[in-house]
Amino acid sequence: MRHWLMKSEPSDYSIDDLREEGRAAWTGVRNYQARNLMRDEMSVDDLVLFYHSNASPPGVVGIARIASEPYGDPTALDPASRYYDERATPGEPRWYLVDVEFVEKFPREVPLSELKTEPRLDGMVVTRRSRLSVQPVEPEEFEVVCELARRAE
DNA sequence: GCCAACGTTGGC
DNA sequence: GCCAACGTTGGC
Repeated sequence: MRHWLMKSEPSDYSIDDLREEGRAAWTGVRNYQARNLMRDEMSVDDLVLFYHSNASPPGVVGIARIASEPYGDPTALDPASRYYDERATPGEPRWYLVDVEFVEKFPREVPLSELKTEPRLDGMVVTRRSRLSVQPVEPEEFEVVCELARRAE
């Protein structure tokens, strides 16, 4: 099983939104690297660090799980959507996504500033100033983040 | 709101 | 295929 980090702006879709709905289609990814990870590398039941970007503070707020095989992003076909892409067709969706389901909200957020000061996370993609909205996470890194989330400040 | 990083587009 | 121009992300 692999591990991932997926970013969402909480004003757009937060961990609380996912907790309420239980499950969500990860629509709107329009970056090829992120798309390829979802389309080619993810498997059902992989675990995901749910990250709030453009937040104050930004950081990891909980865990989700990959809940579907990849499929074409329907928002790319919808002219009314902000994610519409006229190059997408039902036969050639161009953009892919997976469903994610809620697993847990951490007792406290682990802010990016803390990820950056934890030596065991020096190699983590998110601390290396990557703008990728879907990133691979090493199993050890995943465990460290969970440990930080359960450690009282 | 600023701006650095960096991905994408399109002319050539 | 190169690369300049442009657009977006996202921390601060």
